Amino acid sequence: MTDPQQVLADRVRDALGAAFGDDYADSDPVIRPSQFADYQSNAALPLAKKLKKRPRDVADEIVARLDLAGIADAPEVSGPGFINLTLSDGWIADQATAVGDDPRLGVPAASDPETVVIEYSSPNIAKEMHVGHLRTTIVGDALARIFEFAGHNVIRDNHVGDWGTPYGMLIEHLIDVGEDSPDARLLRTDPNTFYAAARRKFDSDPGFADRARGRIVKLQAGTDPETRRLWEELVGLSKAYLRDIYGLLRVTLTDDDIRGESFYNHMLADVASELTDKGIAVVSDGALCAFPPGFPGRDGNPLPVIIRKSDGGWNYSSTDLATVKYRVDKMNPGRVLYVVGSEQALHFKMIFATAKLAGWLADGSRFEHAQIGMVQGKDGGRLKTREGDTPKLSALLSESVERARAILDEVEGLDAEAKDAIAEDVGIGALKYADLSTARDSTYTFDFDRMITFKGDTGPYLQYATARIRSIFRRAGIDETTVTGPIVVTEKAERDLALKLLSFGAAISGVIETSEPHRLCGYVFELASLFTTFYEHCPVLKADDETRRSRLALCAATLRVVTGALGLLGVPIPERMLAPVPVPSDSPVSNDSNWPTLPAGCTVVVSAVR
RNA sequence: GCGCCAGUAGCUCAGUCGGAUAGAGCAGCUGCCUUCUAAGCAGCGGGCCGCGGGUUCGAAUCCUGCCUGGCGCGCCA
Repeated sequence: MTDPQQVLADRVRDALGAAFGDDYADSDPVIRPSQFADYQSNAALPLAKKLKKRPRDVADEIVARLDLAGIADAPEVSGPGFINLTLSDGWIADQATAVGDDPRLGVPAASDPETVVIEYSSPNIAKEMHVGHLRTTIVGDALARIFEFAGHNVIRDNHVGDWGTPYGMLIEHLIDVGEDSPDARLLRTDPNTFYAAARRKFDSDPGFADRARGRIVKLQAGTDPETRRLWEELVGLSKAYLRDIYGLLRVTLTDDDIRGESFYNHMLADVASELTDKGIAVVSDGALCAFPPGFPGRDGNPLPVIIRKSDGGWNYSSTDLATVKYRVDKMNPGRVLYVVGSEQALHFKMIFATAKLAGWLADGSRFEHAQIGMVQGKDGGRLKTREGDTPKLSALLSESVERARAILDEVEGLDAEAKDAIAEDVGIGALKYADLSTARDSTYTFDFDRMITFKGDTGPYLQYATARIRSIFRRAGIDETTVTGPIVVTEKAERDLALKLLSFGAAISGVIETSEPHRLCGYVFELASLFTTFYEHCPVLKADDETRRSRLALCAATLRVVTGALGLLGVPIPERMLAPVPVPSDSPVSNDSNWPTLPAGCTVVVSAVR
């Protein structure tokens, strides 16, 4: 156990028990980071009322029983009853040494490992992905990696949309234009244009719309081999596209993780009859519906979960219900995370409520909607597509890499090939970190300039920090993987850095509790910032032998934690980066001019995030 | 109309079941490259935490009313 907050909490809890009896031995020691010490305990203030004593007296009694031998200096009571806790330099140094030498970097493996199903990415594969899919893909992938590292059995689940009305449109349109027509070839070169044409017809031609809906019913019924053949053709193309995008993004999803809506088709009839038999589903306006209590609609009447449409077709509620049942029956999950857009919050609440009525949700299993916030335009409004000018995700990725490459042009000392490789890591890393570092459920303003800047709290800053550490070892001719402690702390910068190394595990468990990867981003940015401060103030290679050894060990431990954290976030890490040559301030050339940008007024659709 | 979420520095955002003087990054201003990578570091300026009530030793945080914005509300996902 290296997390200072935990270690101190245990000690203070012991003191509480010793001072006030067993009733208080498990009360919250309220350890928090402090601006006046390393940590502080705020336990005395709320306890004072219960004990009918003055807060300062309570604090004094806690301090009197508080055994911090070997861990911290003498605690001090200050203010109305805060207990300031300052860790000893020796303890910090020893613990930091242990973190650096530990293959798990001080992160304990879960004591209660469980199966965690993580549904993420889940694009509608009738069309190409867009920026809205980027967030759920990247956040979900980071969660999958982090849960796995924490010792859980992660099942990645890419719940792609391959079974809904859009496929009816595509198949019908494909039949209209002819499989060997030039239009059909668009499916390989420019699928969005093909989709847009089908969509236009669907919206403007009621006859076509009816045929498309009829086509999807035919597909779902499974009675028409020709429909099935065309569908498989289309899905095959989509899967190839997904492989390319996931590869570019360095996302861990594979074909094996795809369990799209079609996967549950064979269960839908049984789900419908089971819900009917249990009296949960009834026919209303021709559709089979469940009405879980607590969800009034516009008119005050209960809102339906439509299980089967009046035309006999199935929809997303049908498949989502079947999916719940399938996961419970086949996977026995302790937890299921739906990394899906927040606009579907009501839908999932109603699905979970219906599943609960059906008795499918075991008491222990937690089904959670890990909401992903909307993507907005700079004007604050919801982004709508204007026909044709939706920037493709692939274009977004290449622009990010191009921007990184443009900055690397300013760098001396690397050949073009090396720059190309680094630009890919930097461009993709910048994009991913930008999506990961803000709270996943906050509304997000799409702004390329901010997303692909390389200053401050960004992916490239963190990558750069690792490159600088590696550079030290390269200069010294030392293999950093062989460096071990002991670490000794003398300077403040060393102490601050070593102390931060100890809470990697706390950052991880914070992500596990909340399914919010941005907490890990915050931690690793703080760690990297403390490293650069140390780097500026504490020479490593020129220090005397003993200090040099300690500082090399501190560098190695930091490198392991930062690269470990970035790995868990899915941010790629180049081995080397060099700084751009500074441009004199009187030069007419600016470092950030002449970059390619999206066409002005370009808008994107995010309505179908799933 | 009802429901959910949000409103924190000029901009983009953090803020760990209520805790001391509200934090970062960007942008602005000052310094720092014959010394391990300046995509960096050190520093400065910048806030009635949407508004009004309430709860209490203590509120950005909890409750309540209002204002503003986003999203959702029967056969799309």
